[in-house]
Amino acid sequence: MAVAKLARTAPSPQATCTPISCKKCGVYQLCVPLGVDGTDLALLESIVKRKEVYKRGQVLFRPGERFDCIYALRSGSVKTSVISADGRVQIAGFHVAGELLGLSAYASGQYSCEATALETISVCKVEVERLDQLAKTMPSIYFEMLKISSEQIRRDEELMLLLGTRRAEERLAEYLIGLSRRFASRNYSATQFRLSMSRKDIGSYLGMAEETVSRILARFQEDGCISIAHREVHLNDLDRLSAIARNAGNV
Amino acid sequence: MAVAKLARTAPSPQATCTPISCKKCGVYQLCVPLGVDGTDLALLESIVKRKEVYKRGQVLFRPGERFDCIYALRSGSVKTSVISADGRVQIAGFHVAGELLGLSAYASGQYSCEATALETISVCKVEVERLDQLAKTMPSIYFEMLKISSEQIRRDEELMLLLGTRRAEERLAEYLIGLSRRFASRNYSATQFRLSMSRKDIGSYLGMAEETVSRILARFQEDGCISIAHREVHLNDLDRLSAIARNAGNV
DNA sequence: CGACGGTTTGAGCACCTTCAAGGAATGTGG
DNA sequence: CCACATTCCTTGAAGGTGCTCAAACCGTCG
Repeated sequence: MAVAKLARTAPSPQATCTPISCKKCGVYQLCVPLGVDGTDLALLESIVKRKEVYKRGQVLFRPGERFDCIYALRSGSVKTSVISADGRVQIAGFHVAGELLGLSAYASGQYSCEATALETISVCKVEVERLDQLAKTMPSIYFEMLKISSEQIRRDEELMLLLGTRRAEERLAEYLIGLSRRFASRNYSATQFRLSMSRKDIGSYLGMAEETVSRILARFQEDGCISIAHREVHLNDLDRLSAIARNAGNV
Repeated sequence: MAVAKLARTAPSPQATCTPISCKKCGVYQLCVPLGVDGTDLALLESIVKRKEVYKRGQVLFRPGERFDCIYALRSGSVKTSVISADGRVQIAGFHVAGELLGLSAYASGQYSCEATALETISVCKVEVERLDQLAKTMPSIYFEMLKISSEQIRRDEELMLLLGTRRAEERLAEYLIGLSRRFASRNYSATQFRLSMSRKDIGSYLGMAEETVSRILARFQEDGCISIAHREVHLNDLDRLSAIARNAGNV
């Protein structure tokens, strides 16, 4: 498989890579299961615009804008947020390299949420129009996107469970564990990483005030299960964190 | 279009109707945009199992079960819930006639949530395997399902916004308004309807205790903006409810 | 260096939960 | 059809979690 070969030539996170070949790019997630061969590969590359870079705070898309591109995140992290009529903000998701953004716009043709870079990021933009055209000859593209969407729904269900049934302390413990798993699955350290979100964003994501985030992180540190300075976290005791998340006060 | 014609022959909610033709059935939502003609129609009917009936409290599918069918709800209502490891339950959604259930299982091949009938319901079961086969000759099926999924994601984002940023009173007002809109869009009364969920389920859906639901509903009634007896609700003042949902105490 | 955003910490209080108990409605079995 | 069991709903009282407001600290960036 051409793609696999290409992937092998550029597997490291830092290396430059074509949109299709890079394992850390969401387009890979979309294309590899299709079993693309040499010809198709050229096709696929034709729909992927050259990568773009956004700086911290820049917005990829806003609610109401015409849905013209799907964004495949190659590096860095992005938050997506929904905003109510009266201006309250809920962070709906937090995305890292290898994930696709903008899919929820398919139904209405407009983006429903806002996507903001949390640090300098690099994305591949995939034009929906050309993707739709391509899908005529390669229908399985929609199937792969359907699977990705369905995965998103599953994650959303999890977040709802978190927001609806857990106390602040449990939510935050769960959040840290989730980050840990996510980093681990991408071959980064599971116990030491950098929070790219501010306390305020974490609070918004988890449905609590930023002060509460601060206080609970401090409490975790007193307990010894984490060490935290600025945005650098070290998880000292994952079991204990899990126990807290499960509301089992002591291990 | 054959489908449209069929639909016209059986438009009333009470009339018996084929799975494909019935406007109140989710399969319709899936098939009509495909522009199915006579031949395709036969194809489509071939994948839809004869309707099944579930009674109140019966479970359509559970987390972990093999994903073999998509359920199109023809009548009645269904709740979907997710359950955490320690047994806490979050109602993730509430579905009425015309909606599809089970799509979030596509990614993993297993259902991720539990679907329970809230009253006697009638569903069409669509076998995934046969749907996948059919999609080979009619690829747009996946596109339509992708759109439906993306709509689901949008709704989930809304619920997260509700759970994360609103106070109990606002959430409940929003919930009633949402129900009202949903009924209105299906040509039922927008101001008078029956709650098919228990107070407990509503509470779980909105992330609050059932007692809180009771108390706030009573407060709404005192204020005069709703009348409620048992599960029969009448919305007397939708504007006022909207104002409450927006945290604008007085109209 | 000064300004600014992000973070921490404190105090008081509001909202909502928990626990408890009684009443209404629904369903079940005799 | 009635008696009983069960679930659902309501209401009260007490207490805690987490919010708001406020102020100070820190790190970063121009």
